[in-house]
Amino acid sequence: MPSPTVENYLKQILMVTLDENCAKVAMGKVASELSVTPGTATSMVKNMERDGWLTYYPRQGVALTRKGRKVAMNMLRRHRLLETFLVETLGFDWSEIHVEAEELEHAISEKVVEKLDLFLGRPRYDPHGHPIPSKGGVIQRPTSRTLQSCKVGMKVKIDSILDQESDFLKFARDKKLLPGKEVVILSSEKVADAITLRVGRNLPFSLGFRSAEKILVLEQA
Amino acid sequence: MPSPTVENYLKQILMVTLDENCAKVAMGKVASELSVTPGTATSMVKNMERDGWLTYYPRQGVALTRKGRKVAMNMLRRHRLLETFLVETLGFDWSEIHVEAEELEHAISEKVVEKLDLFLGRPRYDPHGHPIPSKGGVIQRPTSRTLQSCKVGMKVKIDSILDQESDFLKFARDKKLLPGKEVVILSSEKVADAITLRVGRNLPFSLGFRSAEKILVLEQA
DNA sequence: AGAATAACTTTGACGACTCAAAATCATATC
DNA sequence: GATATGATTTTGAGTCGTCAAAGTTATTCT
Repeated sequence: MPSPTVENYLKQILMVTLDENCAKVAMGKVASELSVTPGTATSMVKNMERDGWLTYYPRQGVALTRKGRKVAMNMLRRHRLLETFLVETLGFDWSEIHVEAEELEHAISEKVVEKLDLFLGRPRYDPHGHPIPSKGGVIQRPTSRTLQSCKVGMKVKIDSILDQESDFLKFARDKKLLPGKEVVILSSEKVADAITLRVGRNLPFSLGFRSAEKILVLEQA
Repeated sequence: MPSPTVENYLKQILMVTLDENCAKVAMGKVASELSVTPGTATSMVKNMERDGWLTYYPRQGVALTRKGRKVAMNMLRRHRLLETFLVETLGFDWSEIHVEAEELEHAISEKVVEKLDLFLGRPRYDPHGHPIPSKGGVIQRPTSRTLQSCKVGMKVKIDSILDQESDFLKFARDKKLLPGKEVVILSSEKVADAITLRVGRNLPFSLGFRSAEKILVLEQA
């Protein structure tokens, strides 16, 4: 069984793998992600290879083994379920939950995870909009949803624009709102009927809900 | 700030102190309580003295300092709140919660403890009937309550018998149901309108709710 | 290419916690 | 009071995760 530290390494490596969408994770990344010195990361990673959690390609990086990936997925599941619980049930704010979940995810037993999942109604997404891996460690394939349905803080990738009107398309092109682009949701106010977002590194701008409905996006990881 | 290990030592020492009702806890007790070898306990305890958690009287035992007691009380609070949560909210059974809470109590932050307390409606007793220490680390002074109000598994001490009818008193004497005696609640069925209990090491017997109301008991610890 | 720089690895050390086994002390027994 | 018994402490060693700093190797830039 992995120690809490190993669990952390695994989860963090998985998260980088997912959002860089690339097999090997560089050692520098591992170190910074876990806030340890590069030397620590190297020695830790060697032990983890010895224990079969990952494969280590010296001077290139690491990749999770199946065994490691399974545990990592499970950690992600725990983390996201806990975040959901903290927000939905205990009424925490959005911004404070990450650190809390980070601690709890190592202490919670499998049994409690399941009961919690049940209690929460088997949610598919956490409060940030990230998909919650299933018990088996399978992550929901990111399905497209409308931009309008996204929650604040989500990072999504444009899948397609439904509207065919050239005015709208021109506007979209102006704003670089094109398939494949990464978008961050900065705000989403029901009362104001508008969402503010930023495409890549460009200037943020707003869109009415009506328009936001016409844009399909994919979850990021 | 205490490490999880120190927290465990503190909590365990407090619990022994409470239920033996004596100032110093013997090293052997400390070791067995924490499932470590005596040597380990000794060296740990020395470090804890260095850090001001307790005072160590060589070859006699240890006693918590005010600082140590405060932390220990807080651990007890966490533990009991978590047990309550596991039973009330997640629907765990009675028998499985201890181990779970034991892990979680170290991972849960003060903020979460407070939210949880609120969510649970600031309960005063945990599912075993043990009082939950307050935020400030004060434990409810055991107040007398009726035997009828006790939960299954509780260990209480008879305070007094309200009924003065000699028939009932004779029965009580027969069963050794006398002030000062220790009693364990074996079952308490609303539908059957009866509770079963055992006095000391005697044979268990049952009492109707009507009769149980006449018996005042004190919480143990 | 050659030099500067960035990324990574090695080395030696440390703190926290633990064990096993030997040494010491305290107590109960005869 | 001497001795056996049991409780406690000491000693020496090991694991895990960490750091700082020195040593390598790759990469990038003239």
